[in-house]
Amino acid sequence: MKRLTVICGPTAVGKTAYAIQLAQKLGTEIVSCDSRQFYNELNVGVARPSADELAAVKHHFVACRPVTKPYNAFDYEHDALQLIEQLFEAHDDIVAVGGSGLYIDALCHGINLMPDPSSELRSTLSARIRNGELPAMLDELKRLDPDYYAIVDHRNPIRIQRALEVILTSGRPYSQLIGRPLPERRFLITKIALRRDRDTLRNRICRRVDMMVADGLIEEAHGLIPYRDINTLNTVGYKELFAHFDGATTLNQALDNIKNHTWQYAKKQLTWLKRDPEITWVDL
RNA sequence: GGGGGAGUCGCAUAGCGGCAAUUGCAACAGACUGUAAAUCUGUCCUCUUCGGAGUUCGGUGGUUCGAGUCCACCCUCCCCCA
Repeated sequence: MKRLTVICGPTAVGKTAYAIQLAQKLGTEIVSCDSRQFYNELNVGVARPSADELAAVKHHFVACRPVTKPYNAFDYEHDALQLIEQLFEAHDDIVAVGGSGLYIDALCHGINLMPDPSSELRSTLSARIRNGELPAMLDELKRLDPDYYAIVDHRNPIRIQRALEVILTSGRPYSQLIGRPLPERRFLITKIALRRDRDTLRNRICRRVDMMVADGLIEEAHGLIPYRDINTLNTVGYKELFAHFDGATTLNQALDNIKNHTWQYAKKQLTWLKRDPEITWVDL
C-alpha cells in the first residue's frame, strides 16, 4: 500500500529540515501544505525552503502561483490529490509538510463539495458586513439554515458570510453540505507532529525573524506593498512591516510584533493539532 | 534655587466623589469543512462550592455616608527657567 507521511507542527519547529531528511531516506518527493509558501512573491517572510533545500529534494506546491490568483483549501485538495496519485506511480512513499491545519485536513480527509460563490456575491456580502449588517445576515441565516445558525459563532463574520454564500448559490442549507461523508483516501496516511519545549520554540522564532531581516525581509515586504490589500498578504511578517511603512510603528516595534504574532500563530497551530487523534508527536 | 506637570492591575491608557476600576497591547486557554500565517471567542488583582467574598490606584494622614478622584505633608520621575 502506498503511504503518505505528513509532517506537521508549529511554525519554526524545523519541519522543512525534518521532511527533507525523511524524503531523502525514502527516496521520494515533498508535497507542501503551507498556505503561504504556495506563492511566487512570498519568500523570506514565509520561510520558504532555501535554494539548496529545494534542490536537495523535489518540492511541489512551493512558489508555484502568483498572489493575485485566489486559491483555497478545496482547490488545494484537488490539485494535491491529483499530483499525489501521479507521484505514487513512481514512489511508494510521499512526504507532505506544512503548518496549515485546514489544508492538511483537506489533503488527508477532504472537504465537502460545494458550489463556488460568484465573486459578486462574495463582495456584496463582505460589503454588508462592513456596513454593520451582520445582525440582518444572522437573521437570514437563521431562516435559511437554522441548524447551522444554532452552532456557528454569531460573532465571527467570516463564518456567517461563508455560510450565506454557499446557501445562496446552492439553494441548500450549509449544514447539510458540510455533514456529508467523505470518501476514504486510497493510500495510508501517517501524521507526525514535531514538537519542542516552549522556550526553545520561542527562541527559534525570535532567531528566525532576525535571520529573515538579514535575508531581506524588509525589502521583500516593501516590494509587496502593491499587493497589501490581497488577503494572502494579511500575513504575519508582512502586515507588521506594512504598518511600519505607514509610520504607525518603529522598525523595532514592527519586528517585536512579528515575533509575538509568530508565537501566537505557533500556539494556534498547536491548538489545532492537539485535537487530532491520528497524530504521533515527536519531540525534537 | 524658581516655575509647571505626572505617578492607576506586565506595558501603555481612561477615570475629575458611588469603581475591582475604561481601552489597546502582551500573556493564557479555546473555536474552526472553500479568506486559515485568516477570522472569531473566553480568561486576565487574590480566593471561590462561580452565587459571591477579600484586598487595590506612589506613601502617610485627613475631609466625606462614601476617595483613584478633594486637602496636607512626604517619596519618585519628567519638562521649562536659572
